[in-house]
Amino acid sequence: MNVRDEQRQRVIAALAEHLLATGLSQASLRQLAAAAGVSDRMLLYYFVDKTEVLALAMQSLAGGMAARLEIALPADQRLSQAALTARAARLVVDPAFRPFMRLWIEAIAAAAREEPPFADIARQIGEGFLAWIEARLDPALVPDPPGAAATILALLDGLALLEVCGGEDRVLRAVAALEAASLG
Amino acid sequence: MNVRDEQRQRVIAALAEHLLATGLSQASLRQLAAAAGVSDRMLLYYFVDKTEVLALAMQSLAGGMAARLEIALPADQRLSQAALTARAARLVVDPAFRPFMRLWIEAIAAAAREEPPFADIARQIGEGFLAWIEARLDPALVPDPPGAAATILALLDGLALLEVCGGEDRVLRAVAALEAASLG
DNA sequence: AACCTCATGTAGCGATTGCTACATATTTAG
DNA sequence: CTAAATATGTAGCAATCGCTACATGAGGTT
Repeated sequence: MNVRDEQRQRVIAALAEHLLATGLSQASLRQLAAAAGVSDRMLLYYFVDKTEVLALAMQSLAGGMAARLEIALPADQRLSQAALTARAARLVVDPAFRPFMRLWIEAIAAAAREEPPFADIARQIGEGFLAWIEARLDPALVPDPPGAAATILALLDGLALLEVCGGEDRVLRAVAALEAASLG
Repeated sequence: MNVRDEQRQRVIAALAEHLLATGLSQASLRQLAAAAGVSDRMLLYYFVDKTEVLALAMQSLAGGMAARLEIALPADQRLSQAALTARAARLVVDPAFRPFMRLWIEAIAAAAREEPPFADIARQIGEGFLAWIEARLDPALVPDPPGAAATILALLDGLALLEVCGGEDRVLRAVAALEAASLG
């Protein structure tokens, strides 16, 4: 295989990890290059743009996230809105998922600012989340699956925001309240 | 009064409007100065820092937002969780509030990145929101007011995220679903 | 008139940004 | 073996960033 293509794979994998660990604030070309163990010059040899680098790294992360979500909550089990909300909330505040959720917030904020490539990326990942949620709602129990899915996604994303502006204890209290509501 | 203090007030008011209109992406010192109709040199004469400028402008916005929220949904009326959720959601997606919610997202993302002054600002405004919500929950109907308030805040913030990554129609569908649930 | 504080403009510094021009090394092909 | 293609390093450009040094004007005090 081309050296170039090998490097592209390697670099994107490294950058996905780096973004997860440090967020979008440490994402200048030089910082990304250092994190990937290459020179900034070579980063722009492997990829056309900084936006291509970020787009590929984010897509890689989204793919990994989606795979882990599929495993964590298989689609063969259809739930009520309250039950799925509680299950998914517990999942999303798990330490294994939190770095992604934090990055996810930053990506949406960048999208709100219309920074390429985040406008496209955010829409794309958002669609994926919505599909994941809707595929786990029991149509017999949920009168309006698209509306319910949108509500659930808003709540899950909101939990990530809440962690930043309210602290972890508030998030855990919210999740506990959701679980209590889903039992009652 | 001091010319300086007059200018401080005037400039902060202008910058609050500017931030609402353009978000944090157009918030370099020179851009802020231009929006306020002063030179960047004078901006740093009136205020010590860029962070002070942003902190004051954000606090001004938060104050205005709080006042409008107080009027829009008076605290003398205590509601169930579902009812308050639906009412507040309808409020928050109103065009009059949306610019603030969008800016609010950017502020939280900046806080996640630990950019001063947003770490403090976001916590402070978040506390205000939580207090506003809890003051409108009927303790007789809500078993766990702090948990419920945290849940509601997460959902409201999440609606703003959803608008960015899923479009306005999804947000409206979510709000409609919340209203339907609050009636049923 | 002399002075002194407040207010404002001009100019620029050092750092960082994304990106590129140019030269050189290394590999591959004819 | 030579020549072309691929790969990599060095250096730097133009723009923007937050911020500051310096000079100058304006207005009040003594």
